[in-house]
Amino acid sequence: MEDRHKQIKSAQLRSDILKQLYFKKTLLYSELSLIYNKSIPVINKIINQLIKDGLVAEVGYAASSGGRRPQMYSVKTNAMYIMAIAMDQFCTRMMIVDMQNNPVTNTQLVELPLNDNANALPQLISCINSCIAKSGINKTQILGIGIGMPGFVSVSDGINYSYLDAGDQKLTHLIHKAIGVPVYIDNDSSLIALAEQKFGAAKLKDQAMVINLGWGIGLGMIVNGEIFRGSNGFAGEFSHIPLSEDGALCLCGKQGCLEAEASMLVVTKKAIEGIKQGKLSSLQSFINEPLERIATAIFEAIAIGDQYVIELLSDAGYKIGKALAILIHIMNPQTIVLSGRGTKAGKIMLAPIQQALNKYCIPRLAGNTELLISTLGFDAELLGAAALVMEYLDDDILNAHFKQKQQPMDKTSV
Amino acid sequence: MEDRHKQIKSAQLRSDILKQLYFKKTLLYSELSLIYNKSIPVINKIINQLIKDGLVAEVGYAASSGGRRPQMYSVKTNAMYIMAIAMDQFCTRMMIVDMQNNPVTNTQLVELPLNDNANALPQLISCINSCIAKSGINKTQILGIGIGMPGFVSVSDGINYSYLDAGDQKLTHLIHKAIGVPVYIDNDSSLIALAEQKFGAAKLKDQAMVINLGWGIGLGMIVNGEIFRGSNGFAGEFSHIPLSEDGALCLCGKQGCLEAEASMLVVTKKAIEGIKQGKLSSLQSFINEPLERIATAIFEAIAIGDQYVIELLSDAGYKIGKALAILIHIMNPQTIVLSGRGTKAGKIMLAPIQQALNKYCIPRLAGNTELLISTLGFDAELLGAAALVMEYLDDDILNAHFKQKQQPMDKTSV
DNA sequence: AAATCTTATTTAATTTTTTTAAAAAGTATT
DNA sequence: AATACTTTTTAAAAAAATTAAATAAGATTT
Repeated sequence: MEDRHKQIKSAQLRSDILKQLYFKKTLLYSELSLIYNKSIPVINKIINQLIKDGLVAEVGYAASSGGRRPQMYSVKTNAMYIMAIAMDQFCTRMMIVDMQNNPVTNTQLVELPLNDNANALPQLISCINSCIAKSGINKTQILGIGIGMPGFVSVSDGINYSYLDAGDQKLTHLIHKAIGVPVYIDNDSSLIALAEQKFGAAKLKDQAMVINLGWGIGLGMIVNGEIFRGSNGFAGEFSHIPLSEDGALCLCGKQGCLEAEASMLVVTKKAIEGIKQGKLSSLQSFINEPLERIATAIFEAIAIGDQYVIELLSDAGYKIGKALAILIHIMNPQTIVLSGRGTKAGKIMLAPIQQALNKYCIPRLAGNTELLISTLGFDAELLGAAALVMEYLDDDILNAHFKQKQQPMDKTSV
Repeated sequence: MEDRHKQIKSAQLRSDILKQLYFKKTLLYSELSLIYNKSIPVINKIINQLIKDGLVAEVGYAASSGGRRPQMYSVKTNAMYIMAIAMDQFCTRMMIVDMQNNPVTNTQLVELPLNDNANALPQLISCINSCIAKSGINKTQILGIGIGMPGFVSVSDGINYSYLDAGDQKLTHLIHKAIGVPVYIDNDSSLIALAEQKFGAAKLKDQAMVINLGWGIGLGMIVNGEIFRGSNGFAGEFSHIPLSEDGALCLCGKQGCLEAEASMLVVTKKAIEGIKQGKLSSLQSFINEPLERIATAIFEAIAIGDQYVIELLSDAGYKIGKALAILIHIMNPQTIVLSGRGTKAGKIMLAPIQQALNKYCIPRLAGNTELLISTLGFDAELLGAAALVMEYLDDDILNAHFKQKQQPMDKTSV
């Protein structure tokens, strides 16, 4: 039971206001005053302190309806930097962003298979190091490294139970020690959900389910305005719910999992098989290429309206829709967002998903849930990884970087 | 997004401390100080005020490991009363309890079918009135009426969209006006979950799923230590998730709903049918009785180990287990509690449910979830209804009943 | 049983925090 | 340019909470 009633003291509002500015881009005194239920002078004091520390800047004036125009405040772009990393089963992307989420490096793409790869962790570490080196940014200027990864990730423990085994250490600690910058990890789908909630299609939504259409089918849950992780951090294991009694065999060992029936990986494999058996498709020339290429080819096929690919995706969509019907019955979300690298495929799936919802959902529930397409697409996970670092920001971390200048004593003697 | 950061001022702690005392039975200064992060003098002040108002009493001393023994405090038993009402499709139970949940009336049982019964609402109101009259308690002494009912209930709107149509008024307002006492309604399964969380098997659990084994199969969700209701108040519609493609036809019009395969109602009907076709069972002599009697007979059959009944329940249990596997994958709960009037049947179902979980759940998830039997049983909904009233208690309501005595002014002139 | 040690509660004083009020600064309208 | 209005800053006042000290009362030791 959540019994501990914490009281936010304004002295501990510094980091919170900074977060607020990061997520909302720009804010006024009056808005901050409303958000925190504090009087303007209290906000004024903190903002002035943040400006003195070089963290926040005035960025012009907002409109006024007659009267002095209010100052807008933002985090200073180059006050600090964040490293964002998005991993999937085969590939890892990373970049460094400033305090307004502008990339300050290119997105580095590394082939880094996670499965049965004892070398994955050292490889990841060396990539991070070289990316930072190339950027020319001092490590002390980096607030943290946020990493999204597939698998059973416990955020609170800093451990991934599926990949990147760190022995008896915490994965976060190990990388932190190796790089010298704090590390935060999370499940890829949760980060996509975080990104959609903060910057994307689920913005300002309190109850949203974000489907990560990647090689698998992930689920990131926004519950009561926050990422929901369940009691062990494993909530949202959507892809392995038992859907059909005698379905395809899944990698997890069970039968009839959603993932085994409708994931991008399965669609891709079906496409290859179908083409080999004579189906006509624009994919034909790609069937011997690596998966990563085929995925791109599928998106291109969608763009030109390839009938066979659309047929396969529709079929997958209908199955996802049936699973979403279950999800809606349990969670009664306001919004479902189709996101992740497969966002483009999601557009094709919208209709069959809606069809399945109509069939399998009680109308009162289906009617109350909107089905949206990500506005962030493939970038969602990276944005989420950056947001993760900011989510964890607190006054201790902030003070470690920006010591509040000691006020000169008024009393002449101690 | 939950942005409003509320600060608890000690002046507004009165009702909260009273709630705390109601739910925890008895507390010490030191415990309250920890719960609210307030110093002892602050707690001391509020408790003294509550004692002066006649709401709280000292109830002896706790043990000490050397030193003065601390005072224990409780809500005064007869400070106020709560009316608790539990409705199901066919029957309604009601009672009045004091501030320590002791019944001060017998449990009144009324036959009150909800389906196609335009008279249900007036009937309910007259029952409530006569129950209060019989109790001899003054209406001003009743803090509120908590009602659990099946159907699509919106707690925040005070409306039941399935039964007890109140026209263009809110159901809660209508009853409030008719009786003259504030009314709070909730879904039956949510109230059972509330009861289990506050007083039962899910006590102190932050993530718990409570299955309401009634005539249907309900779900009350405890998420992050609080009852979860989703965006429209309809979360936990567990009984109508699509389980099998070609299952039995459900009352909701769809096929293969969990409820249509495994609810008590279905088990009962199957039992009647089976016996008619020659199955041997202790139920034989009951098959022409009303449902309410048959339910009792089934519980008796369980007690004497009736093989046919146990077989039917095992079968239902396995199906419930499969549905629970889905729930565990999505929510990753710490605890699942089988509760409601069918708690006794739940005991028989434990084994087949666990079996289904082992088959359909990823081991890491199933292994982290404990499966428990309610400790409250048939009383859960009534207890939850009472708890609901207390959950809604705030300083405004409290002050309406117990005006804080005006402190005599120190200044002689204004 | 007296002395000593612990722990609890109450009271008073101090400190911290927050708000209110007033002044100053800046815009828009007339 | 004068007026009306809004925002920001500063200063003063009020409110709230904590600390510290004093008192109370039970437990332990001698």
